[in-house]
Amino acid sequence: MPKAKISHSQIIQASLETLAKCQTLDAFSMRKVAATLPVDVSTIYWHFENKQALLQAMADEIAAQITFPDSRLAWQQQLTQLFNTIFSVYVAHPHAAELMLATVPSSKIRLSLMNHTISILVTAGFSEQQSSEAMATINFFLTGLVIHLSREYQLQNNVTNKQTSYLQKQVTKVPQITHEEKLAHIQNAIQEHHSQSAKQQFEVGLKLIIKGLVSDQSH
Amino acid sequence: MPKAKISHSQIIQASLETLAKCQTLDAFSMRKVAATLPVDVSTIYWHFENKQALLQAMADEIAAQITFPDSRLAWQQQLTQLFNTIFSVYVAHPHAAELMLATVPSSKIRLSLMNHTISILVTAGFSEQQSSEAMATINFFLTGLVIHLSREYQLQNNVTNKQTSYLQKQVTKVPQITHEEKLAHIQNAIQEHHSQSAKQQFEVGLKLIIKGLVSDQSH
DNA sequence: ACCTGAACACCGTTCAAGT
DNA sequence: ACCTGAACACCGTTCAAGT
Repeated sequence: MPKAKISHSQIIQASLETLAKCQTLDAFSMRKVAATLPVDVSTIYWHFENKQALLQAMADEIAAQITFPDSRLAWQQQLTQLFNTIFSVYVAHPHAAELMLATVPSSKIRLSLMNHTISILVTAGFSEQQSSEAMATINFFLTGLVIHLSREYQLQNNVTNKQTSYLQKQVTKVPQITHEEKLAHIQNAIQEHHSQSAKQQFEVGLKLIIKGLVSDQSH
Repeated sequence: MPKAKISHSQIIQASLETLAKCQTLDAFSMRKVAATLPVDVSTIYWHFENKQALLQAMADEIAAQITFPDSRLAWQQQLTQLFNTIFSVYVAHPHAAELMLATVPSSKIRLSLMNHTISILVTAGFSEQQSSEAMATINFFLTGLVIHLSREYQLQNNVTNKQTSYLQKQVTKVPQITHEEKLAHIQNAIQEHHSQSAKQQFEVGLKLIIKGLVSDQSH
């Protein structure tokens, strides 16, 4: 039994580092991962069935960093703490939200996390149905927001990359058209957007959904 | 001035038809579009700067089908009507939600739509900030939900395609692991999920967010 | 058991050259 | 003004062959 040149987890680590250097999830490739390792691309296919399998493993690795909230807190605070953790884990790993969206939550780790989120709400007195729907709503919102944020960041810290320069041109068009068409609300939104941190934006959205839940509870 | 073989809009139409036949947005390619047209791939690059530009045009074409709600209705009903329309337009066009996410809302049509959504809330008495945040929250939720739905549909109506078969295997894992790990809430969620239509799921989530807004308003 | 190299069927994009 | 063909630099994936 000869010693393996690389392990399962070494590939995952290299993959996450490679992804971090990519401008988009699309730009992430098996060949780029292999280039950072002392093996050929084809070797990765001995360790992982295909690219999707590697993506699933990467998503699980990231999800593993999410810790459960303190169960002694009130449900609102438990939810806030949990999603704050998820938020910071997603922000710490470039394209983490895209990865979660591109991937099926079929692992023990991800399903347990979802189950725990629902259980916080059920323990608070919500029905199973309400709880799972609220979990999905918050998840979709969070994922959408983080993807949006990472795009913005990407476009601002752009090194005049050929691929993203067209997208940058599109972003420049926004205030221009907004002005031409006199879309006053969008103008306001752009202003406020700049005066608020990503974390604040997230918190406001989360509070909105929690308020909806509270309102349901009191009826 | 020789007559053009194809027009701008013919390419967009062909693109939307091509996209409809693709299992994923990833599978959509310039070469596949060209294959359905009497021109070479390279010709598309005379009409569109690049693939991203074509995607933007496709997104705008879809967005153009979204009609504004009746302004005589109460704000809650206006929102519900508007997002119901968006929901059905997204569902009618395969991968529409992915397209919106992959694309910058930089066109007059998309920015006007966003502006109008905010204006409904501002007219109802919400602050500019609250209104634009609520708009973003609902948008993220809707996009996330529709993407989720189209994946599910895609996996169910799968013709044992090589590419999606791995994903299907992942989906099969979900109830299995859920059972092994005794994740009772996820089990419940799966059950309820099947008993509810996509539209119902969407409506429940939207109502939750609207309730959060109402609760804000009354304070 | 683990790895390589070459091959296959795809991509997006460019550009000289045609009409 | 509009289109073509060939080329370039990429992809994911497979598989006989090596150790």
